[in-house]
Amino acid sequence: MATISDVAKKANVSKATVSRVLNGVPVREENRQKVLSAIRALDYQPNAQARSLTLGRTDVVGVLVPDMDGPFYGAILEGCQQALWSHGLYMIVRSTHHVKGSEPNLVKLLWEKRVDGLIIFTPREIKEKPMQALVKDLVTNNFPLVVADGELDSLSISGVWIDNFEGAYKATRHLIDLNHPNIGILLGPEDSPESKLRLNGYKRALKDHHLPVNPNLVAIAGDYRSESAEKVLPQLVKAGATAIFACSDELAYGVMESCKKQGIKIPQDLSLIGYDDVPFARLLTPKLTTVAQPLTQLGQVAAGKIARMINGTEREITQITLPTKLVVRETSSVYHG
Amino acid sequence: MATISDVAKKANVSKATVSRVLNGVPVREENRQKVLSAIRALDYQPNAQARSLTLGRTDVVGVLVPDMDGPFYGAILEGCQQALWSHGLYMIVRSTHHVKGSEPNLVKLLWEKRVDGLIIFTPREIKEKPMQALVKDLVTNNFPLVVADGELDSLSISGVWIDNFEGAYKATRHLIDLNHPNIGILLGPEDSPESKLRLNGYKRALKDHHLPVNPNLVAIAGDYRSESAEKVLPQLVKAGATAIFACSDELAYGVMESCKKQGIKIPQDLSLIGYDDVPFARLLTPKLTTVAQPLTQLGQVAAGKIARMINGTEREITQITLPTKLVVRETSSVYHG
DNA sequence: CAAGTAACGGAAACCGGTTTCAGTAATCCC
DNA sequence: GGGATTACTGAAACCGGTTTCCGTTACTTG
Repeated sequence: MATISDVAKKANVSKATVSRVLNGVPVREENRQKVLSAIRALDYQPNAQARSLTLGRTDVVGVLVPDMDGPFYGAILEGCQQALWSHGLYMIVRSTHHVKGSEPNLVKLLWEKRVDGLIIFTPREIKEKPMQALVKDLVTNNFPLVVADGELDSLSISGVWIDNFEGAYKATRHLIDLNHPNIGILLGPEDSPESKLRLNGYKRALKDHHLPVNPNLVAIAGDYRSESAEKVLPQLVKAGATAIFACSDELAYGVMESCKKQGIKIPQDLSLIGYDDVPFARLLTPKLTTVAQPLTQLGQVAAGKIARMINGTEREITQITLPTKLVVRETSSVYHG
Repeated sequence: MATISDVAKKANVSKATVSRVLNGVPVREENRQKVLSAIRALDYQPNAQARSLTLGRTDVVGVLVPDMDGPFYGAILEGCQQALWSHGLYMIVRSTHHVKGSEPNLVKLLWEKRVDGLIIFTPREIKEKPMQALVKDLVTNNFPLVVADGELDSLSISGVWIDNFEGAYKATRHLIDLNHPNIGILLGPEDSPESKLRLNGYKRALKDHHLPVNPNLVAIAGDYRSESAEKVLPQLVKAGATAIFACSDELAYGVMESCKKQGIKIPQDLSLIGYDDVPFARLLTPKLTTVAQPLTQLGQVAAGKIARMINGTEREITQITLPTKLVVRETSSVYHG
């Protein structure tokens, strides 16, 4: 493996001149050519590590995600990677694999690897002591840090989110627009951040349209599995739901299956909206109306932000919320008294 | 940010001694303690770049995938990341985004980043000139390289695959065991490597059990979308198929939908097997029998291999094929004359 | 107690780049 | 033709670690 000194020797110039040629600093044309041909002859590649050492940057961004095998973070990482590369940045990825207590360790490891910046997706422990301390440290050293899809509270960190409130609001309002009098919501985990926000969006939509909030129409599945939906569906049916907003496509699917068994026709007897717009949502019969989350865009925006923080274009701390998109398909229709 | 010299000064020892403490080289206990407390006091983190420079390694592995947002590579990368980390290695990921001609560039970029090794998943251009030359270069320099899910032909590279032949064979034999006389196969893209292997597996299973191969029972959807399945299903029905092995779950889903419309009952009138075992396969009604690919394991095995190549434990070039798992659910049942 | 040996630790070289600084050569202008 | 200005270039310092090499000290041992 040739080094810059080899090139210099072969071209009969100093290392400095080679370096200048490499970095586009003006050099006498004759020398430039000598250097370039030496580079070609030796198949020289500059050593990125040596470069990092002097320049004090690695052109690598650390990315922490809870998992990569689920339906979400693949798309997010794809967006990240694209946007980072458009700024000449590489991406080191680590997943916590949902292991409790691993977040601070992984953040520390990435940071020790001297990444130029760090994106943390969906931190679950950002409110806990060790993570708090660590994050505060990074922020005071004004190290480029972006948190995506996390609860920041009073922390002054740059953040990006997909708007859960707005997603739920849109879904609910769509059902209101279709004249539904009794709109139920089927939540996943009881007190996850997104559940709270979606519940608020749902309630707000009802209030804004002067509809009552009926506690019996608020059901909690506890998780996002279709089986859980089947368990709590009776509650909503008993409460007279004419439409249901399920907080994941899988929950919605559970509702569809359960309804099929009980002879409830969708959308004739019951309108249904899912959340996420996973690939199979458009495959179901009837095709599922759902709220699409801009996952790839989330990754892109977070990555773009960190890139600008790294190159110094963006100095203020900002927080961005991305809108969802309601994808109307076949499971939602007008309510006829 | 404190450096090793700062620590040395504070502890009243030389840089060398600090380095020794850091790397576990024996040092007088008294000095060890002085160094350790200096490290703590200054919150010292060794500079990974400087370390890489002298040591000549980065502890980073480059990983190239075609995409991350599809249903496969997320799980694969998760496996990769786990296995790499268990060897203290980090992972830089790049996706080609299926862009034609990008593979050699991306490999070169990763390699210039001085990664310690490279895993290429599903290379599509490995047989083309630029990629060939590049790969040959890497191999002759015996740079740690693992290709996963790619066609190696005569290239002597370490490789890992999921056994497409065996997966198709298993699926077909399962249907044979269920007494099906007319087993059809529904292929995706006409001449993709995996299609060829699966078709071979299918044919071999039939031959091994003394059943004829009927060309009319071999249908080509052209891609893996459910709509395509619906288009070619009539061909298989007309040819008298009593069972169909579809080469993706989405194709299988298309078959299910189409059959529903035509009043063909699954599994009573027609048995069906999918491929991939995507999450919604177990949600369908009836639940889809399918061939599960060990994606996470593929990532783990490839990563384990590269890790051993890097630390010198594994010197020979080896090729590993991973078996699939037939997941029998409800869409396949015994054929009754 | 002197000589030999083992255990430590510091100075300096090195990894492969970038950048400063000063010197040289070329150009300009009168 | 000579002095001032400008354009390049090379030597050397530097980034922050690791490692070699050698001198010092402490410990054995006869």
